[in-house]
Amino acid sequence: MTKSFYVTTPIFYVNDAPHIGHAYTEVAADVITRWHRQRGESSFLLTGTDEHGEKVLRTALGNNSDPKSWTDKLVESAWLPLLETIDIDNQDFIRTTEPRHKSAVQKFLQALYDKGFIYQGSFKGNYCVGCEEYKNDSDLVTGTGDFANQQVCAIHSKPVEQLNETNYFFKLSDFQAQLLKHYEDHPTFIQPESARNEVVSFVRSGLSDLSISRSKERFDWGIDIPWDSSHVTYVWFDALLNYITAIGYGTDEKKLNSLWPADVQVVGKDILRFHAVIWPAMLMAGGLEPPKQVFGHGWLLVGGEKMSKSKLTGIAPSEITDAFGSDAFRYYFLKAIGFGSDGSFSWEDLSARYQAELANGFGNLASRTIAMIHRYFSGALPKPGAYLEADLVVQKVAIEASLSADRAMDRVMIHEAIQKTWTLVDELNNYITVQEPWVLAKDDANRERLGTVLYTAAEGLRVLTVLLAPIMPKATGKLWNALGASLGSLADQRIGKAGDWGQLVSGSQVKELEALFPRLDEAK
RNA sequence: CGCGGGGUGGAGCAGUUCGGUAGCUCGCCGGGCUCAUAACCCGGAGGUCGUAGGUUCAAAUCCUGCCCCCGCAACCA
Repeated sequence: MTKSFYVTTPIFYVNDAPHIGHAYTEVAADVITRWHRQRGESSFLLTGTDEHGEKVLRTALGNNSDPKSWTDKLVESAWLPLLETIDIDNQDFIRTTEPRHKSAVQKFLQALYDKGFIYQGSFKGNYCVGCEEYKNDSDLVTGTGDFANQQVCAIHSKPVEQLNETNYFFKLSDFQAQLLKHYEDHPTFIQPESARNEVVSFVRSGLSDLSISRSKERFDWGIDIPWDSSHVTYVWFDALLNYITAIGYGTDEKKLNSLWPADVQVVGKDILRFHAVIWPAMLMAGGLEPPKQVFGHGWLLVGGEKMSKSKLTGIAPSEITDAFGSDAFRYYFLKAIGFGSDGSFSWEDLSARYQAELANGFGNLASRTIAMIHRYFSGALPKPGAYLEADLVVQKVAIEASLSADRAMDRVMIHEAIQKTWTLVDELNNYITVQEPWVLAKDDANRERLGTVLYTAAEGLRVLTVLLAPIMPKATGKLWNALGASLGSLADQRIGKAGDWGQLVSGSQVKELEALFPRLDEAK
């Protein structure tokens, strides 16, 4: 079996409310996956939910529910609908509460335990009774009043207790040298470069072992440690394993080998360390290869700050898709923000780009081209005559756009791929204006030339449709239906061949096309 | 000296590796066109490239100091 191109997203922590940051990650991973499929490769996108841990348990109980019913409800009402909202074409969806995950996690743990990578130790920490959790030093502040000169919990303003708990530890520190060597041998393992630098310097500064279990005396919503049922697995250790438990680790070796190692694991930069340090170390310990690449993308900033629920800057993806549609959502976030960099979101910018780039640029180009084929040729795609210099320029731009977009996607530079593709949108609008088909149409002597111009414009649109299909599946589907259905399905069009000129069949009927991106009269 | 990212025309960004007339998108102003979703095309105005100094024939780009913003520091995409 040949290996598929395997892309993963982080799994959603069920307790969160879906916001555009989650959606951004999903969309990016989805576009990468679809792009590879459009190339003709087999590709596989995994996403899912992370459902264990103390916070989930507490929220469930606080809502007079039990954790299982609670997470079922959240998955059904919030997370699966999110995927619909933004048009994600995932091949699987894993929940960490599923039996296939739990049993595989236990197999993995047992394997590491048997190999001596897990040992029992004691965990010391500052425990806040009010919060029912251990605090980092950074969560503590100097107290006032009765607790002056003591370190207190920033939330409850009460002193924390020094507690010792017996835990199991993963020998993360054993892997420092191996990790550094891996980073060195695989320069693109962590992308972008800035993220890589940060991780490398972090690992150089030294790693400590990782506590991977929690005593059931505190809470029991998690996966049992296989050799000691008085402990449950630390949520991150459990969650990271989803990337292999979903694809057959421990049960279906053949499927595992057909997908692992993952080609791109898309993560937000906030959880990069888990994925670029702990995760590959876990895999090394388990005798598996690390993923080929971990890509840490940036954050969406609202008003210059990281979005957050507490500051009310979290925006529900459906707010955007209700007004602009899923295609616009996908296009906007991937085009406006360099993939890997932080980016500012604003309704003004979104509106402006929708109007200028999608409605006026691409949508209107499709509209004017197809309208003229109808008006001057009754909808039958004309036959091109001899190509002139200007026509050849369009062909050259088309082939260059498709090649450079593909190269950009190889480097996971999604914004660059879209930008390269857009050179063809601009070229075609320019071409039509300069060629003035409406002037040619006034004189029958120019009939052949008119046909050549419109055929060239239609072919350009065909190339755009294929290149933009992974980004905007809905709009390109409509356009393909109007323009290229005689060539078979859009899914069968290959990016590598998109730039080959002259595929549309002269004489085939071009269908009417509704506005792909209707103008919004009331800008939000 | 904890680590990292960033400060470029009104907004958002590229350019900094290997110094050589400051570029892109949007917005604004003027003109052209009328096929099209009042869309499209062309031209123009607008920047002491955070700051102080240094190297150089030449610095946004190299060197040094300083200021400011943001993030990370082991359960926020």
